Parts: sequence; structure tokens; C-alpha cells
Amino acid sequence: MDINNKNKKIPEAAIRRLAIYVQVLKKLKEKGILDVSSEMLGQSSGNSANQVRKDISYFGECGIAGKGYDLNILDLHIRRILGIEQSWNVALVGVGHLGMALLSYPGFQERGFNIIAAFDKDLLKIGKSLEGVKIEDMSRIKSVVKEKNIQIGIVAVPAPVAQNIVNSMVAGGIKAILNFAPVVLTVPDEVKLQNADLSLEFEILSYFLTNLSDKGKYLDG
Amino acid sequence: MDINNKNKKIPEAAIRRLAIYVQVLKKLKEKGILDVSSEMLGQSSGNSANQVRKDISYFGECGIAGKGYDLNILDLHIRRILGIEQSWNVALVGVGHLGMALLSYPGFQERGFNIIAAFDKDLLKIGKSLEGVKIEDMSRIKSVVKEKNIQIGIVAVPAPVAQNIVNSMVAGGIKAILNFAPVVLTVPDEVKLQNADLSLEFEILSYFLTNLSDKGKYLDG
DNA sequence: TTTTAGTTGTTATAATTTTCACAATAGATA
DNA sequence: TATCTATTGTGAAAATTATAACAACTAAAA
Repeated sequence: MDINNKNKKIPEAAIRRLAIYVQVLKKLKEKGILDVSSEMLGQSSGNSANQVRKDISYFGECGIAGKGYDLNILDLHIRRILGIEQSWNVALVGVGHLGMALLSYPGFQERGFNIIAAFDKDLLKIGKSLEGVKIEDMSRIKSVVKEKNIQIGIVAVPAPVAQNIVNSMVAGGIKAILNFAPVVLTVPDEVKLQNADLSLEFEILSYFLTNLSDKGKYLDG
Repeated sequence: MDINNKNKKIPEAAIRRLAIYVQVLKKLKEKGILDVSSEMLGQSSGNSANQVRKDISYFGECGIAGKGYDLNILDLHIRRILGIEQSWNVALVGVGHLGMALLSYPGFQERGFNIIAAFDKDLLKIGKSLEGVKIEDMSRIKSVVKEKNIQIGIVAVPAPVAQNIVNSMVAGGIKAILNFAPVVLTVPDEVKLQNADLSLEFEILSYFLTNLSDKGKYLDG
């Protein structure tokens, strides 16, 4: 088995859990803990110890039988797999409340997601700077994405204009898009699209609530 | 097979797709379309026709062989399953940029998610009203949740205080929580917790980007 | 050194979810 | 009415993901 097993696909659900493990490891590190077992990591992240070990095994061995995982080593390994050691150039389109929230959230910068360009259609906003980022006209999306070598685009505009924005980003050579607009978008195969429509989350809650009150019992595993 | 099959569990992934179908159906309806086939609905939502039919079949028959689905009937059926016909009382905790974005997003109200209470710890905000909602002190969470019969709570506060907020909500009898804080929260079994940590979405993108550039090929199905 | 307790990495098993294939059906057409 | 085309609903097969179980290993204790 190769140590840095890249040919085996890691399920997206596992990726999501790995990102949570990083979160938990950070907290444990702050407490001064040096080693962690799959049992402890599972407890802290709401998963079984088996699940934790399976997730970690996707990218190779990094624990010590009988002892657990060295917290720093494990942290480093997961970060490398997730690609959050390096930093990314991010463009934000739509500087409304949500865009502002994303722009001002320190967590992104910390994790290497640097918003270095922002666009809006509002003439009152264009030309101003927020959080050190100058807001430009939307017509400049394609050229700025190209010039600044932007890999990730955030779509935080109303649904009707979202596809146009995406087309501009794609034309500029963007690699991935995080979409907050409540609409199904089309991108070429080589562009990764991740949807984060917030109202969808509510609707999922709504489903579980409805079934909760119908049966007095929760349904998800 | 019973027409309104409640005893069969619908996978969460299917629920998510069903919510997207509603989105697509709305758009088709605006175009004046009256009937839709699984093929068309699949195309418009990025799924296979087989997947669409299977998802719909989870809650019973509502199509016509050879013809497709009556758009209004299908829409109604899915809405009933998701529980988005009725409306819900929602409380927002944390009126920062993200909280503001949620408060001012018209889509929630439209879909029956009514934010009728808001809390913050900032004395400058407490007492003021935003979007018709009065901002109250966080110490009032438990009693307001109880008095106003609030079913859904939104956590939009920094990670370190999130668990305390959740405890107050749970003490007030909340049924479901949507969490935006980048932290693993603990709730009783009967409370449904849905996580929507935005930086997690970035990290997933990061993973795919890293693998994209490694192999010049995308990995997810 | 031998035993013991604790924990990993992995293989086998079970469960879940998706994909496939097609009989059954509706409505149009001749 | 008989035939043809389009499309559903579903059962079976395939693929994926999660769970469980355990041999192998580590370090510490006897």
C-alpha cells in the first residue's frame, strides 16, 4: 500500500469529516494535548472510533498501535490531504450582507482562503474598499480572475444573475466555485462546483421536523 | 404500497435533491410549463432521470406513464413531504454580518421560515429592530423560545459561545438547530442539528482543487 | 523477559444508495 | 379498435459507504 495513496478516491462524506477532525484537533492542541486516540477523536467529533480510523486510513498510516496519533502529525497529514496547507486566491461576487459576512470572517484568511477581489453592480459600492479589498464592476470579473490567478469564486448574488457571473468566472479560468444562490448552475466538467444554498438547509430541517412531529421520533442515523 | 409512505426512510441525499427539484419546478412554472418528465427534471437539476424517478417514488406515485408529471401536483407532493407548506417560527442568535444576511434574505419568509426573534450580546444592538424583529439580550433566549413556541434556532455566533447558546435553546424546548459556527455541538437525540459551517465548504473545494491540479482530472462523480 | 492493556490498520460483513432495465400504462394515431 | 411512442414505477444488480471484528503491534508493568 503506497504511503500517499492518491489513486484511491476518498468519499466526499469522509472529506467532510476530515475537515471536522482538523477543527477538533485545533481545540485539543489548544488544551495542550499531544496524543489522541481514534476513540477520543470520535467522541469529540460525533463519530465512531471505527469511522475515524477508516477515514484516516484513506490516506495512509500515521498512528502508532497501542498509543494513538501524534496530534501534530495527524493534523499535518489531514491538512495536506485537504490542501489547506497552501493558500488560495478567492474572488467574491456580490457584496450584500452575505458577501460582507464572508469578506469579514477572519476564519477564511486563517485557513488560507484569501479574498483578493470583490465585485458588485452597485455604483455606490464600486470603487470603495472593504476589509482591504477594492470593489470592482462586474464587467471586470473575467479579466481580474485571469490577471490575479484566482482559483476560487464565490457567488453571493441573486439567483437570476448567478449563471452569468459563473460564465464570466469560467471564461477567466476559475477552477472552483462556491455558490450561495438558490439556483442550479452549469459549469464545465473541469470546474468543481460546490453548492451552499442556505435555504436548502432550512428545508432539510423542515423535513426532519415534520417527521419528528408526525412520529415523535427522529429519523436520521 | 401505501400512497403516503411514511414508514420508509428517505435518505438525506434524496431530501436534498427533492428540495432542489422544488427550486427547478418553480422556474419551470414561471415559464408556463405544465408537465415535466423525469428526463427534463433530471437535466434541469443535474441528475439522471432514473435518480429523479427513484427520489419521487420514495413518497408514492404521482406521475402519469407516457406523459410525465403534472407540475403543480408534483410540486405540491414534494412540498408536503419536505414540510414546507406550513410555516415555522425561527430564532436567530448573533446579529453580525451573517445574522443580518439571514434576517434580510426574503427567501426564508417566502418559504415559511419566519424569523420572529433575534438575540445579540452587543448592548448597542439590543433594543433596536431590524427587518421588523426586535433584538433582545441573550439571557432571554430560553424564555422567548418557550413563549413564542420557536421550533428552529439559528446559531450565528463565534465558536466559543455556540454551545452555551445551544444549551439555552434546548432548555427552551427548541426542535431543530441550524449551526453556522465552526465547532462540533452537542444536542439531545430529539433535537435535529444541521451544520452549515461555511469554511468547511471551502475546505472541501480545497481538497478537490488539490486533486485537480495533481492529476489534471476531477474526482467526484 | 513475559505478560498485559490499549490501540491501530485492515479485512470482512452489513447496510445503504445509486444505477439499470423493463413490464405496465397512457394517450395519440391510424 | 389496434398499434405505436413516450414515460412511469419498481425490482434486481451494482456500487458505494459504514460498521464490526480482529490480528498485529506498542509500550509499560510484572
